[in-house]
Amino acid sequence: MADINFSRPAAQPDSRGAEVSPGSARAGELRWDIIELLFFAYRDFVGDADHELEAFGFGRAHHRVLHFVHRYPGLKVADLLDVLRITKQSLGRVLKQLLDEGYIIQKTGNNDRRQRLLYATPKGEALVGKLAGMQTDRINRAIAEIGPAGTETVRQFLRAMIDRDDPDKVLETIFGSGKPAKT
Amino acid sequence: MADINFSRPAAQPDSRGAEVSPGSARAGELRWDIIELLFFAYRDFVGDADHELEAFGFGRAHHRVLHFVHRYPGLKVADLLDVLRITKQSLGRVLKQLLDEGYIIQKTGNNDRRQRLLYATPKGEALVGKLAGMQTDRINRAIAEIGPAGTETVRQFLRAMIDRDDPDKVLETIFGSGKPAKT
DNA sequence: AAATTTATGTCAGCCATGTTGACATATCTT
DNA sequence: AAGATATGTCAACATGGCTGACATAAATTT
Repeated sequence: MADINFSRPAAQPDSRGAEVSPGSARAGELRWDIIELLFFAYRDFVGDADHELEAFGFGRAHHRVLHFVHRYPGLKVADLLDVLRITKQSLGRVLKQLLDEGYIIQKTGNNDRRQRLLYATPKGEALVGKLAGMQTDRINRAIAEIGPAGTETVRQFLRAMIDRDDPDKVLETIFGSGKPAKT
Repeated sequence: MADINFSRPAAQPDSRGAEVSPGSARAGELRWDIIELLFFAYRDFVGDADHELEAFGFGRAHHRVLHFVHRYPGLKVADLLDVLRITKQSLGRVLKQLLDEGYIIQKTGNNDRRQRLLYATPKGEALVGKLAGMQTDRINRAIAEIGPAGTETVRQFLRAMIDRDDPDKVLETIFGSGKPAKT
């Protein structure tokens, strides 16, 4: 009954003199709250799509590929590898399925015929749009509480959370080509 | 040279009349930008910890367990399962390692001697503190650009992104017991 | 007191998605 | 012609999800 546990987050951040060599933030300054909010927010954010993807026999990996191919039509395989930061073998597996099942098509590059430029098919657009719709609904509900100015603040915060050294082609586009990155 | 691809995100969201049955947000209203920012921000956010965890032979799963046990001392195994939304078999694997290697200890519940209440050891506190330090550094860098008022906006946004139906014990605590949830 | 339910642990095996290493092919560059 | 690059593929392995079955101890119910 008493439920002695769950006595709220530790009042004294590091009772036992632990927390040896903390990143660089000193004890007591740690952003525990935001760390947890990010965990839960992201979990539920991707959870929307995860559920729907099951019905298609796809997973999160397929979603990521389809998303970026849709958003950046003509993306090269090499660029996709950069963005997703996975190996070509991992990508190959999911990409093959998306190709076989007609969600994505490849076109041979005009300049460089070795390249395979990727495009979402109408079928692929439909799926990625449905998933984005669900995620947008969640974002819109959250945005309704903070207004347009707040939305810009959130955008600013999220952009500042992203590593900007060695940006891939997508990040270059997002950040308006601040850095040239590898060609 | 010409690099014909990467011609920026599709100007017309759904050229081919695709996007059948979008979530509920209509085409054109989709929050593509925020969806992508969340992806990249979260990737780099957890990337910090991932890198460090490798040196300990641990993965993201261990981090999550250690984090919540540290933050909510005396957490029951059942509560942890609720929070992480994984099966007890999956939890068992990583929890066993954390116990064996002395990052976490179990204490038998006082009221209910079937329960195993979990606590981080000083060793565990040290690791989780180090990881939180790195993540805090990143958050602080981002916060520096939006100020204290902006930080509150971000907190509000993230909270609103989280599902509030059927909250687990941790979310109950975070949201100040808005809902009683299951006892 | 006996029966049942609950909290936890554990064995065995499957699946998705990440990894490394090796190697093949076509095409572009030198 | 030789070498570098873009892509694909085979094989094997690791992590961390999953299901199903079953065991134990302790609490609760009958």
